[in-house]
Amino acid sequence: MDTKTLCLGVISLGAASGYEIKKAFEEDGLNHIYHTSYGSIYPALTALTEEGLVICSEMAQAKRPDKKVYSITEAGRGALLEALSAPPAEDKFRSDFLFIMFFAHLLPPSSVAKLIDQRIAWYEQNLAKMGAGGDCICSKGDAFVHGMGVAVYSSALEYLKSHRQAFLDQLSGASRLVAE
Amino acid sequence: MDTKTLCLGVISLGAASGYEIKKAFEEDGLNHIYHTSYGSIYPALTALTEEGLVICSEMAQAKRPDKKVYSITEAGRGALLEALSAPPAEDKFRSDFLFIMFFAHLLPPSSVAKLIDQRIAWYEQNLAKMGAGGDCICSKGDAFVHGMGVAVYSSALEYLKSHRQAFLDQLSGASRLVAE
DNA sequence: TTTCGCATGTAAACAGTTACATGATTAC
DNA sequence: GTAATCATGTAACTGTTTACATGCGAAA
Repeated sequence: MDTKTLCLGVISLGAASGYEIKKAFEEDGLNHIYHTSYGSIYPALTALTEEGLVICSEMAQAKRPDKKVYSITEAGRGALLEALSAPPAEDKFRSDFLFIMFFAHLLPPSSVAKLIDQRIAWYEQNLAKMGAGGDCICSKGDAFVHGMGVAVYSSALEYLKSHRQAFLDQLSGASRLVAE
Repeated sequence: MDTKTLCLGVISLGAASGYEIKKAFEEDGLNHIYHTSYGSIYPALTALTEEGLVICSEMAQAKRPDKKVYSITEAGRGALLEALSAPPAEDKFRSDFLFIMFFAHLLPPSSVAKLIDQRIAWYEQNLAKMGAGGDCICSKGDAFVHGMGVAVYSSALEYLKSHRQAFLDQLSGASRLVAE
């Protein structure tokens, strides 16, 4: 998915500015499926406007910088539908954490323990946020995707918690007592 | 992690050619944590050689193209350790599938069903491969990372299986006009 | 006989992130 | 007074993918 389609999708749920689109990929339901930066969003919005897929209404705000709010056009809805109908590309995943774990035998066990603990804390924080934080963007897929995210993060967290000690023991080499 | 570090890591487990490194990121234990292409691997190997982090021994092969086998140097091990010791960057995940599901209300439910079924099949195939196929690269982290991959994929698969029908019902319930 | 696997490499095209540039308001 | 939030945008840099270029051997 290119940034243009990502923006088009968000705008299809309601008029939004570049700034708000970025937030949707940081805070709202989209944060664990894609991410973008201003450097790609703003040029994408310009291109979408030129192609007639969105229209921009400038909004002067008192006590705030001007805001450019983009709304989707009929042509835009068509383009979005077309993009969503294409066979999806494979998921792209890259994890420094997992790569480091793969080579954990090269690091001092204390460092490995610290990394795992940080990761456990990260999952706990994220799950808390996902559970509590309102599913604000309103699309039916939102809950489905959100639920899948929670399921996956939970199992990752469980795995780390339950395998942490055994892994660390194994790395320390010696056959100390293994908790059963 | 840049491609140089990825290559260095693989080579640290045993001498390898560019071709073999690529395979490690496709088939072996690394396939679900990072990926690379020849276009980034070969230049990285050249750079690593110039920096003295690996050494290259050319191997003429009968009935096969020549092979360049790279081995890690002491300096290379140092550089790898340093790279692994840096605080890991956040995981980068991007999923066309999840993005499309987020906007599932725009598509005919039959298309959504097909996508979910394909995804279920994909997880099943991958899990079968991961369960059966030997974890051939031998590092202690291998089993740990592999196990986490299996846990996460399994929960994703379970989620899709158990929520598929309810999601589809929900979609066709409210958007009958879209579905012909 | 066509495709697949082995095997290396380059160049151009494309995409994405980071840093820069600007600046007001509000909350601590 | 300092940081955070709001708000837009460009340019340089970095990194990745794709296509190209080459070519043999083995299996289907």
